[in-house]
Amino acid sequence: MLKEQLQGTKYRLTNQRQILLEEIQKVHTHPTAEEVYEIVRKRIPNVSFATVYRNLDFLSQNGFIIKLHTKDKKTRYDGYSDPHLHLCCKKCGYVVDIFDCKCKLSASEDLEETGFSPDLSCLEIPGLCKKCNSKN
Amino acid sequence: MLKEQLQGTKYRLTNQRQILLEEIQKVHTHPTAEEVYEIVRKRIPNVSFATVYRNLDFLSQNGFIIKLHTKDKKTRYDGYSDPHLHLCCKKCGYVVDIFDCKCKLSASEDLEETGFSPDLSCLEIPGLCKKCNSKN
DNA sequence: ATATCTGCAAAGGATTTGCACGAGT
DNA sequence: ACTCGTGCAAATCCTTTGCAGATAT
Repeated sequence: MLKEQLQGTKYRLTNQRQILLEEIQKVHTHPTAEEVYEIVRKRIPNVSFATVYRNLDFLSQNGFIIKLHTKDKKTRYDGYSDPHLHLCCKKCGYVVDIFDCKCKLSASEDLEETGFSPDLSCLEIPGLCKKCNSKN
Repeated sequence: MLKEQLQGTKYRLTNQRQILLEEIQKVHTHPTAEEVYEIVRKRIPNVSFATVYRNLDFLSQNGFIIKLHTKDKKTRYDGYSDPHLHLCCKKCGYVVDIFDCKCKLSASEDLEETGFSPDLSCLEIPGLCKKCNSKN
């Protein structure tokens, strides 16, 4: 899959790139860069953080994975690139995928005036997850 | 206003705290911590970054201001604490306030199952601002 | 062959923290 | 008086970058 996509481009199919994509597509935990690093290290023991970051950027810029900017400072990554929504816990950073949920903005004059074009396909919905909710 | 709110608590009304809130409520630009620092420095020349960060945290935790987690790495702050939505440009980090716009989630089985309670009052809607939009 | 990619280590930027002094209640 | 808050500097955390060698096409 990655191989075909890179055909004819100047980009190369390296072992690191291939394995990183495979692994991030396996998990459904929206891992941070560090977590991805730990996973990939099991297959490529001397992989570097730089390579992980560079390839996470590369893969997200080319639509293979999704970058998530949750409330905790760390960027998280989602290997499932089909458009879907994310519920992001404000307290613990936990992220849940939602596939059959639609979000509608009731357009208003204000919105039109701003000239802003919203992209609801990658919306991150804040809230509290089950665990954090029950702690209050 | 701040004075009354702090009455009876262990927290104190310092000059820095007061001025910081005043200044952030004056501007409508969703400034970063650094921008707040520059603004406040005009009135308190030797104010420190630590104080700015500590008070921004303090004020947001106590509901006086809102913390925004935009796509650029810097946290931004909004002195207008009444609930409203934010349009956040994915390219340049520019933020627009929207007051009369409502966002509705069409609830689904999936959502209920997660036990997640969404908070749409502080939603940050990604998209492209007027400027960045026209550049494409 | 040659441009891209990697690993390493060092740099970078934003934010936090320890500490001694200063200030609000 | 007694905490809480401040300023300073150093530390921390996440991420990016420069460079020389390795690798895919």
